[in-house]
Amino acid sequence: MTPEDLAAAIAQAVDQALAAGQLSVGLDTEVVVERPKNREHGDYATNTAMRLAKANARSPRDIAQQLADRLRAVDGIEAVEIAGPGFLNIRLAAAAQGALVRTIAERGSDYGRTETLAGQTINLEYVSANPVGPVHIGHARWAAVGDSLARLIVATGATVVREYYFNDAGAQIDRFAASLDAVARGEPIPEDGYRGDYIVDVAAEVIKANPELLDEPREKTLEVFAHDGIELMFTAIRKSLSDFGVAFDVYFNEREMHASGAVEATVQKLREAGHVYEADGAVWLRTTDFGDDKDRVIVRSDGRPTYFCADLAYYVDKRERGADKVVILLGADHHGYVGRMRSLVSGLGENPDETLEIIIGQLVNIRGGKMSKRAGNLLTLEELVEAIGVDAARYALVRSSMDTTIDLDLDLWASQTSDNPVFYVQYAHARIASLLRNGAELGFPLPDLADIQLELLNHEKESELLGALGEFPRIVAAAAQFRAPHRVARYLEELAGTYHRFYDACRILPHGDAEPAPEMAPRLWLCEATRLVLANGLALLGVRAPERM
RNA sequence: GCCCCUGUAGCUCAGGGGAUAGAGCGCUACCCUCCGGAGGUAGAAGCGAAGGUUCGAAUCCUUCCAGGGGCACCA
Repeated sequence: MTPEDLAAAIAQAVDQALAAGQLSVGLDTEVVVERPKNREHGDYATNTAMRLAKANARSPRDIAQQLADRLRAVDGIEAVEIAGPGFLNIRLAAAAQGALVRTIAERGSDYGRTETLAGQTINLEYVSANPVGPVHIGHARWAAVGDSLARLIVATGATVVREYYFNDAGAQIDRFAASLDAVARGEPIPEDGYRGDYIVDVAAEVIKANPELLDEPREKTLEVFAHDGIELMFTAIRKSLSDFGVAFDVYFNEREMHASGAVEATVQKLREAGHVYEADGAVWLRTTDFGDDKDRVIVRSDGRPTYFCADLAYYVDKRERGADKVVILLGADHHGYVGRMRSLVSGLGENPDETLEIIIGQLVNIRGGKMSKRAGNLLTLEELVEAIGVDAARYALVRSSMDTTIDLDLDLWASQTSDNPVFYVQYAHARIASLLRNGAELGFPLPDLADIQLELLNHEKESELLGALGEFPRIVAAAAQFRAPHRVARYLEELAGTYHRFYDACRILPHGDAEPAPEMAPRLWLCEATRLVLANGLALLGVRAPERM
């Protein structure tokens, strides 16, 4: 019996009580089933009776009593107790608990998937680093979190389009080209230009491909530097991300959008909606009508649209391509953008509460290692991966809530010890894989599921492990719904600990030549079920689940 | 000045209204005739402050204090 099955049974008990006239008002929300922290409170607990108390004007314990009587009759429920202010503490029969192993084994890599968000199409944009420099640590967090979030959303039944906005228009491109041009000519880089070793490398490559370039008029060289430089940067960016295990479904070109007239069309739409006025030679949108603190320019006095005008056109494009919801991951340094963008969307006559979700994440600081002491240049994604590896990097970046600023300790994440959380989780997986290999070699492969007696899994540590495994689908669903991949990481760490405690207390393979005890066959399957959940969870984070390490 | 995020154990962090607030590291004391000790057991130690809402608040609201980030006809 899974927690979901139990929740359904409780809901049914409520319905029966309603039908029997014991209750006059039902539940207005889903049944809440939780694992009590204290084992004496049973395998599961529900606050259903307390939630029903007020609307029915009855005492919670009184309602709990009636629900308990009905639940005791449910197959698989061994005991129901009323405790505290009106909790129902429920204990499952060992066989009902053990049956979870069969569920997990049968679903395999699908265990954890739900249909929670089925039917939705979500456009998820993240990273979108400008092609004027390498992917650095500031982007890496969104690469790790965004990719994991995409996997989570897929696991809850929704359709995801992973999107990268390739920002190849605007003033930063001009500054980038000017910087390359200056370096190539041996001139000082302009005040507002880009510095860094990569500028020198890119300039050299462009010159290599166009040996005569510097003989051309400056107008022409800037054009070539812009075009070829962006091309080179973009290739490098895609390679860094791909080496990091992150790929996108759509790489969207800003330049093409301008060329297609989509930006113009969006301005026209806003004009028709009546929120536009002209002042100081520029075109303004009256975003103050939608709660912004001041109006915003959408077309500059020189006739070029501003970046958020383009961003709005981009939003429209995503919606027209079928996105029910446009989700964008941004760093905290962009938080001022949220209100503006919401106002712009409102200006189009859409409801940003329903169609736009901008997730603001806090930034990443580096500690430890030699990288943190370097002046000037930011740590690049490539350097991060070189320092601690892809698994540790992804795990470290995805393990904290996005609301928390991360202080990344490179020495810790590079270490191959249990201090390092990613090793703790991967180790548990490798340990189980090794155990199953040993078992097969000793003549104890995983037996046929139909032949094992799952009710023998009645040891306290087995019960705790089963309980933890049963939580997985709800953890995944909540992580997707709250856009909080770190919950999966934290869960895996707990699961690894729960497994180690079980392992410490319960013998799985026989000693030497001894005959296997009857509970060993189901235990092997319990191990396999745990391994599957660890592997499925790590996959959602984009981290490998090693067979040995 | 205005806006956003954060403040939980010595350190790094979980905890999205429920029972006695958790984990890892560090510290103290333990467990190897035993399937991977990269493990486990036990212990000391905490919600920034003050109000409020609620049967019940680390969680929601208000104020204050402290730290971080932001407030362009740049992106």
